[in-house]
Amino acid sequence: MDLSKLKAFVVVAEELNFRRSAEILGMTQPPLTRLIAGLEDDLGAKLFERTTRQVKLTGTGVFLLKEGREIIARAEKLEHEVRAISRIKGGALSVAFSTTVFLASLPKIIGAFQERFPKVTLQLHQESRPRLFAGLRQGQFDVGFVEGTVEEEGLAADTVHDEALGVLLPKQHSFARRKQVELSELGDETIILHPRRDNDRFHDTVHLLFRQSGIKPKVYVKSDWESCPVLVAIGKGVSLTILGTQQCVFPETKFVPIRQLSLPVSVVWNPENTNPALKGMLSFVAENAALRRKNAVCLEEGLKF
Amino acid sequence: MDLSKLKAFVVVAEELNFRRSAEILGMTQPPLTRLIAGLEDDLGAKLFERTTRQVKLTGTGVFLLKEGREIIARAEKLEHEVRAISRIKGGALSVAFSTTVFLASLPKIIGAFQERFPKVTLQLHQESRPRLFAGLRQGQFDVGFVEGTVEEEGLAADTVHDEALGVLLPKQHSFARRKQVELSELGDETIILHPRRDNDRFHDTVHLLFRQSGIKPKVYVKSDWESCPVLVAIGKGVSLTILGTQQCVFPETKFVPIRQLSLPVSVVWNPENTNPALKGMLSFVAENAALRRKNAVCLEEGLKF
DNA sequence: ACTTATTGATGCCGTTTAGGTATCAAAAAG
DNA sequence: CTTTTTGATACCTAAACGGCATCAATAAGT
Repeated sequence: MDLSKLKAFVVVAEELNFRRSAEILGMTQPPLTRLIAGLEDDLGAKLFERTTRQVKLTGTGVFLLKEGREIIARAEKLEHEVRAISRIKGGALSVAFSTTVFLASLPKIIGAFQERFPKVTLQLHQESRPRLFAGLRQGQFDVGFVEGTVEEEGLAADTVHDEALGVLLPKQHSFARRKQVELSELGDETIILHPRRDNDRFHDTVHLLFRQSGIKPKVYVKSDWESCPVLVAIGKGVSLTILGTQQCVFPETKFVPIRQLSLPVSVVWNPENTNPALKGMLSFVAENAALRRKNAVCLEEGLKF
Repeated sequence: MDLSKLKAFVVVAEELNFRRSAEILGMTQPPLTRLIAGLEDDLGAKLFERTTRQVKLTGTGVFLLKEGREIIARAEKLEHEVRAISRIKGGALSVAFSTTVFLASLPKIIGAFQERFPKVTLQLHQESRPRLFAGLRQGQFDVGFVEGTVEEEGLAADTVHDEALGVLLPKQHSFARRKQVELSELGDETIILHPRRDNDRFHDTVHLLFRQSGIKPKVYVKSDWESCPVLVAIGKGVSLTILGTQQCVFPETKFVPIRQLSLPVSVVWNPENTNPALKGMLSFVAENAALRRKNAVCLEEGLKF
């Protein structure tokens, strides 16, 4: 089906007069008559009941009018949006990350986005979960990335991808050559954990995991985020973490994913925000999300957090 | 913009290879290259970043891919539905009415529908409100019409039009020549009312109206629906009713609307019902609803019932 | 009852557009 | 350095689309 034909149909359906419709469409009556006849042929449906003196819609026509209007409106909206997005030269996008996502997924998301939208200036903010949501509501941020799923009043959200959850090990460790380990195998290990911050979803999740699996790891060495890999590197224990940038920093450490455990990462945005760069980011994220759905059973399935 | 071009774009965006895409589209590579170039020209946006050896999407392209897929899917769905609707020859639609709507609005709705969909066989059912909803849920009815607004779990609803609420008067009555009356003017009249049935929204509304306006009409002569106009005709009093078929039955009576009072009529249907005739009815009703929004402040605004 | 005006349908023609063939230039692979 | 693969270009043909003239049917005016 052809949108231009559909548009012509809508005009005729509204005017119920071929001559006037043709004038509105900037053409003459005969080709319009043939155009409508062609549309009816294509669809295999009579759209108008016409005598030489009056035109009226058939039931099928009534339906096509209603739906056709919507499709045309949507296509035109799309066209405008595409123009708007392409016109972005020095557009700006204010992006907020929760700490966990900031450390783990930032290069994946931002690097690929920059490649696609090289002219968009990105402002990156590392924020706690509640301040991130507040910033989105107030328009301070255009888009946010947080771990877990999001259901916040007034904000829209989607899952971007699932980050693999695993252990950071010293390279000499017996697990370091394995492709993956079971959570239950960590019972004998010394786990290095960072202190809990406000609204720290990752921290809560780790504790929940241990409680649910019945594992009581030997020692908790409280540390901060940045020094965890250092302590692992010097053999003080292993650290529960997310596959991310950390693993590359210390070549003395190795990341091994835990079987069937992953942490979803979500995009969050304010649906009232009209920044065209935001639309670009959202479609970009949607495209990638479709590609990544292949591995790892989502943590969400077993644990609602 | 042209849907066929958009379809071609989507294929290229998915394949990222002009030759293969052309094959999928059943054409050769050169026209496809020109077609995409033309689309980029139309939209004033670069959609692909291409070297002679590799094609990749630009940010704008990513956006257009996501949105374009949806529009194409919708257009194709529309095409199928139109074919389905037009294919209805001996299709059937089971329609249920509440008593009030049955008496007042049936010819308006059904008559016009029959004109549009002459080949659809209609089965009409007069049902109480709860049995009507139950029937819709069970698939016994395809569509229902009731007075008031509807918010029922599992059912979809829309307002069709607003029925004028008014008084049925003997022709000799002093109000009979007026264009409209105020509700407050009815304080001195003898009101003829029918007995209340189960879930009788109309009946409840009338009582609510009197209570809210502080009017206490002289006498309630209990009667049944059918004999109300008879009693009016012989001068026993006036009857509160809806502009409908009744007024035509007895030439001795006259209907006069009450200012700013009307009763909305809603369509209700089961969103899971796939009967193509239902889609026809819904678009038909939507078309008419758009036309009728002009008169009468809706009763709903003052009275939620 | 007859004429007139208006409406949608049809036949014919020219222009525009879309697709096909042949070929080119650039870049990766051997 | 040759071969292969890729998207771009030039040129041609055919179908589509729109315009003009005209017809047939019907409602309105006389």
